Amino acid sequence: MDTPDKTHIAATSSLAKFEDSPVFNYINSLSPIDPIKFVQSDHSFNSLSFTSPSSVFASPQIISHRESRLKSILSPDPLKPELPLFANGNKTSKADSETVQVSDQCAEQLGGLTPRSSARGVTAVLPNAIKCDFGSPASNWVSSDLIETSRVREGAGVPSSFAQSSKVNLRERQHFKNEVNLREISRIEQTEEAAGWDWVSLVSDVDVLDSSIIENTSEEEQDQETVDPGMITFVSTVLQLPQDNATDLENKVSISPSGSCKLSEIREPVTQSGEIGDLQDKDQAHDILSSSLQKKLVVTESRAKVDEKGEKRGQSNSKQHKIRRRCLVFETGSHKKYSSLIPSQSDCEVAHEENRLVPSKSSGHSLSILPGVGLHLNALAATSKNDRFVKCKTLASGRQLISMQSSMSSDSLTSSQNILIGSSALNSMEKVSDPCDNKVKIVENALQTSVSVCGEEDDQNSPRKKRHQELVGESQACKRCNCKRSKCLKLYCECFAAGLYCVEPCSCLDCFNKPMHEDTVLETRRLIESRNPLAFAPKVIRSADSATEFGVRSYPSDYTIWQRIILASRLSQSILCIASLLRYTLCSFVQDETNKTPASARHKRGCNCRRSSCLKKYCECFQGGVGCSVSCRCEGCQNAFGRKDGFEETEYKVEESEAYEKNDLSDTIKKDEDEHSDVPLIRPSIISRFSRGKRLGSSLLDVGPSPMSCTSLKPKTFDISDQPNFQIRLQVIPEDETPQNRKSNCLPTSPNSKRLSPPHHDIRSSSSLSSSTTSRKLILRSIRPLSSVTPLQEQQ
DNA sequence: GAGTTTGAAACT
DNA sequence: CAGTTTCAAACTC
Repeated sequence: MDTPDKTHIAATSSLAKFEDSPVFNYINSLSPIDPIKFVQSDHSFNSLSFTSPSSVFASPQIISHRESRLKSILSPDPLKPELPLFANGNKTSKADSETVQVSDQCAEQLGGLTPRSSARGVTAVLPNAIKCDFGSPASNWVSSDLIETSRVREGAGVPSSFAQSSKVNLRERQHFKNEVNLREISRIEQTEEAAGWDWVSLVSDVDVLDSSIIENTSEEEQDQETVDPGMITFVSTVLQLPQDNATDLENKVSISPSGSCKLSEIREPVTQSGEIGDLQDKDQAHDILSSSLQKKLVVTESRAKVDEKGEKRGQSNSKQHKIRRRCLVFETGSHKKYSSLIPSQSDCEVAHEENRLVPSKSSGHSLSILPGVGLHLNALAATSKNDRFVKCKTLASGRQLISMQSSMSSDSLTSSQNILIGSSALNSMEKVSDPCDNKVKIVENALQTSVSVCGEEDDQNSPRKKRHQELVGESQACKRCNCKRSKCLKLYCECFAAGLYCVEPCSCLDCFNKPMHEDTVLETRRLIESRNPLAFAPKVIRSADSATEFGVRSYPSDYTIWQRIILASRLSQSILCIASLLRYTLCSFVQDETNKTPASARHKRGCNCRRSSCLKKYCECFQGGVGCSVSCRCEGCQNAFGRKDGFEETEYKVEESEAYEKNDLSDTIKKDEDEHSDVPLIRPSIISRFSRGKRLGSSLLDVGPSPMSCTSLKPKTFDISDQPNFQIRLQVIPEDETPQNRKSNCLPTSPNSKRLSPPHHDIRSSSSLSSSTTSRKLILRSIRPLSSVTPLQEQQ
């Protein structure tokens, strides 16, 4: 095989002869074309000739890369770069020729190596030669091609005039550069021997040169050599890493546990350049991340990791890795079909291990990332037969689920709603574990199931505790339904309402609430949400949760109602939320005014109990372990967790009640209240002003036998709100009110309209009513004005 | 386990 | 929006 040099020399020698001829000189003097042009052609030719030896072994990728580089470096106008290049080439012709010779030697030495290695060898030599010559990236590449040109010219003995003029200085510089070249070459050879052609040192040199082009080229080649091709493709294409961000790439590689020594060594130049602190990370990455799967995932996370670089030095490395690993697992799972709804098993396992109750911390990490609790938290139930496992997954990955759910939903409203739900739900979950709050248990929707199973600090006497124990005994069964006709696609179904797929323990018939009917489930859910955006929201929310849900912080207790409304309106983010927001604001105000106890959880909508006295699980408030609130329309509320009016139980005037007679708890309350039968009854009737939409706009007074008073045990109250200082309230207590009498006395009511507005009376009529109603006892009591009520009255 | 009660959800 | 019906859980026996 003819060496390119021979061919090249032969060709160039003929050209040199032609150049020597007088005809050529004459033409040269006449032609507007500068002789450089000849050099240019020569250059091109020689460039090809020069690269041919390496190209024998080099991969096409490298060749094309180099050529493209050369083209990009050279100006589009072939003439412009030629002058400096030509000049430089002449100045350094001798050095270059020597460099090329060495380079050729290297190539020859590499001939026994794999083609790739030889290719690298050529690539490696170039920067060094360049470094000695010009130290600029552009000149690097050009010079390597000009080397051959210079050598040809020398051999031809026809130096250009320009080169002749600087021949003396050139020789001095050449001498120096030759030495440097030799040193560099010897370094390369030493490096080859020491590291088995570890190109790290070369990269280091390049870094010192601050030669971006060479840097990129070298790194790419190194990455291709040391990292598996899929990985580098992954990095470059998927991540679309900026090419100029060489540090990022190197960090990625070094963090990766691909683990080869070369990867670590690759990092060294960068470390030497000033990033010393990451060596520990590298080591730990090797320790923690071992599988190939993790390796690639780590690459995907590397960008975020690099971003964290500034912070991570001050943090616990192990913690970081743990978090990353979890996130990575999320990513892996997200590619599965149900991954959008179902958390990956490993993720759940992690969460399960770390915190069974979705602990604040684990949730805290993800909370910022994936807020939300959404559809079918137990979606994994379809794939897992372990109920217990499902439960914990449900809690652990609710945010992930919701996030995916949101992305799935084209309805932005639904998405945002999910997020809201999730945030509040998470808050609830976190608060369940609050040891300080052992009375109020937020057991709601998915949380309800999970909490009841995974551990609930409930009163030992409470029915819920019994239920909890039962559930635990039943291998911690999940929420189960028994739907017969709803196909588990309505809110009747507890599973569906809780965002859970029905699972094995369910006894439902014709159940569609299964992953196989995912589309149906989603569509149904969307329809329901279209009717009621909060349909899947937690039914029980705490005050803080409410604030979170509505995007409002808890109001300072001394805020007036208007201050709260203004604040809420400022903070509201969507019109949709305004209604709920306003309601929350009002309720929060009322609750603050009427129930100074710590704002415990409240039912979202309130209950509507009539016969259970809110003492049985028919009552959603009671079931949720929360007291009734002003939102409730219940009658005869005796909720052990807190009555609607927020009164102390000891102040409550107990009337005979069928419900009480049937309930032990009621008996207890009755007994307790009988002792206080003489206590005058006071009701902060401000409740009535805000408790219900209707009432809000109705009379300020609740006078006389309202439907409520007729059918419930609650004494009706009416306030003389327009009286100065709002200090006197009247309460009508039916003396002879038995359930029968109550019914006979009450105004017509409908089952759902227990809040039918009573006859509107003004203050005067109220007094007349009081006086005329002989069977009733008016109890007047002077009460201490509520501090923030007065401003309210004034404002209104 | 069957029947009843209850109240939320859905429907009109 | 009110009234009614449907539904399934809770409850009782």
